[in-house]
Amino acid sequence: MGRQPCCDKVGLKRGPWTIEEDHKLINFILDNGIHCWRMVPKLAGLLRCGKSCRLRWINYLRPDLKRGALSEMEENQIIQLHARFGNRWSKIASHFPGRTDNEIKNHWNTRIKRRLKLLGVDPVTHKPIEEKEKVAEKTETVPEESLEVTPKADNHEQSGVLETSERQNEVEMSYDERNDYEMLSGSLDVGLWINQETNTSNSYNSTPPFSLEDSLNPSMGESSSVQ
DNA sequence: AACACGGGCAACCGCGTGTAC
DNA sequence: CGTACACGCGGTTGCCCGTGT
Repeated sequence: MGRQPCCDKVGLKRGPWTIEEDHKLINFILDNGIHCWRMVPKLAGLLRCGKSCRLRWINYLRPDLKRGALSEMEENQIIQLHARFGNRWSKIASHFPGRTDNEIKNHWNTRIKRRLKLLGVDPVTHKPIEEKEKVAEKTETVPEESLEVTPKADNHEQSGVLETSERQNEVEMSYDERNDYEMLSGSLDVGLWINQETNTSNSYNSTPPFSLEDSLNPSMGESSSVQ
């Protein structure tokens, strides 16, 4: 069927925002609030599509944004949340007031991934890389494709909702529940042993943001729910 | 000094979801 | 109930800038 573009792009400006445009958008939103993003550019006198305005506001102009680099503690929390939620950046970002999903996603892709690899942790599964290889060996009778992440798992239950790490978790669980438990425990430990590695203190050593019990509870919301 | 390269980040694109009609 | 629309999300792209050669 196809979907109409969010706006006709003819005559609309793209690319980096100018200070002038920023001011127009800020002033308009502060004066009028946000009711319909589609109307914002028209009413604010901007040659941008509503989507672009929304993105600019959320990721850059919002007054409550916390600028500056993420702390190591925040990084560790991101790692733990990623182990739990996978690539659901908005969900992860909701735990960091003043941070945007885009910012966290970028930070993950550019820094944390590399850091985890250096530490020998698979950034997708959050398992130590050697252990992952062992599991692969142990289950060599299982067709390899069933172990791989399948982004286009069309027939997979809840396809399109679960992201890669969660899909993979589910696939693994289906052939070996014990692996899953080990994996889950491993995921939860990652943040902690990274802290040890880097000699930093972390409040989660004493008060983790979620418990193993929570993670094992299938009724627990986000990761298993479909909206 | 000039160039190549890689990292970081802002912005765009396309799809999924919710909802009004 | 089906359709169209607006919004939100995640993946990807492209530009800018710092660093290495």
